[in-house]
Amino acid sequence: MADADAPYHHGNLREALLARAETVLTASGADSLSLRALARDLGVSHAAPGRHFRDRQALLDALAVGGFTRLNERLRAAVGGPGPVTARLARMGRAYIGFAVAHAPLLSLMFTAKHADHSSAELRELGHQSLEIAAELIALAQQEGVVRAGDPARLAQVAFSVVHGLAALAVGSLLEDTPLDEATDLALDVLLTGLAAARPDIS
Amino acid sequence: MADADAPYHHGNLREALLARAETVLTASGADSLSLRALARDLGVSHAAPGRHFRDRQALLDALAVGGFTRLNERLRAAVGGPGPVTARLARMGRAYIGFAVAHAPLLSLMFTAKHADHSSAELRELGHQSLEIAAELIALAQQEGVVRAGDPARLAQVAFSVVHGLAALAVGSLLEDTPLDEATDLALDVLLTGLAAARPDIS
DNA sequence: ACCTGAACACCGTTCAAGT
DNA sequence: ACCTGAACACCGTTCAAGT
Repeated sequence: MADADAPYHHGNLREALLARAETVLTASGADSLSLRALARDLGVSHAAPGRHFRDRQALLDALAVGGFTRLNERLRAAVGGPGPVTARLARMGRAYIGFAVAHAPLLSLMFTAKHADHSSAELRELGHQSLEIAAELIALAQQEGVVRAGDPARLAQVAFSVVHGLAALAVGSLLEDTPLDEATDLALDVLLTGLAAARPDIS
Repeated sequence: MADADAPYHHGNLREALLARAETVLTASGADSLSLRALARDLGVSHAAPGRHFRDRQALLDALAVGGFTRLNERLRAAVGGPGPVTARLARMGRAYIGFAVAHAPLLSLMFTAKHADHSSAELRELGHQSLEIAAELIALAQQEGVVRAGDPARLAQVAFSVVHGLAALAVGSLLEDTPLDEATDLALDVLLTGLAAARPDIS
């Protein structure tokens, strides 16, 4: 992994640390992510990471920011395609679940807002963007009459809850022998049906 | 915190460790849970915890088992009350969300199944019980005609996804200024509407 | 500007030894 | 049976010093 001639003293140590960190994160989870091991892997002194990240949490936050950025790109690509709004909503849900199960440790980093102080403002902003992407599509669906009236932002929270929760069940091995695809189809069916119209009777 | 006369050498060290660990977990999260600090707090040698928990993860797993046990008690109490099935379903959802946001670090311990080997079989079984509680109530609701046909276990997965996901959004500060109560009401409305009947048109 | 080496104060885990 | 003390191999973080 280490290479004595690698140009880490030339300014790209930060990116190299992030890349290696993401590999370790995906393979072994956040708990086994050590700055000293990262430095060792990159052939650099154990104090070098401290020049680019204030502390371990700052490195984790940077990974989470990258995760949200990529997630939002994928969500935008999913909603941007052709087809009726309901199909685009379903596609967005599937994109979210696909990303979440493929990058489970990254997602848990993205959603556990540690020490609300410094960089977590950026994280909350990026998370808010995810919800906004859904809210915009829901607003469009309302115009077309396929989604009930109501604040699109709040309806987006519900839609997000379904897909985020289902991904969590899948990652936690709580889906038993149900194939994720089938669970996803059912969840999206229930969600879109529930979004279509307000219930006639109140519980 | 330490007491030289405390009877920890009398057999209750395991329980004392778990109790203290849960306090620290709730206050500061799993990351700042150290066996050595626990031992210090209880006035015992740093190697003593090793007599009761094979390693740190075993202590975390034991906390998660306790969490699921209490969660399932609360879910059973919520579904057991009076009223129409839809009201009981809504009560169960609210009970889940209440527990989840009140014990966020514990919940993340419960759902992140580390090393699937030893004690996580018990964890998966307890998680499965949570879903079964919901599935039974959904089966009853089907008999009463207020929930669509389909495998109750799979419909329970969807119901769980909604409440688990909403709790995650709340804990992650992604609900912005939406009061959790209102988000919960809307989520349960969408869920129960979507569960009520299959959609006429397919997306 | 960027990195190193030593230092400090922590960790988890193991294991002989005590009672 | 249960706990201790020392030991080992790790950590994150800081800081003077090097280039």
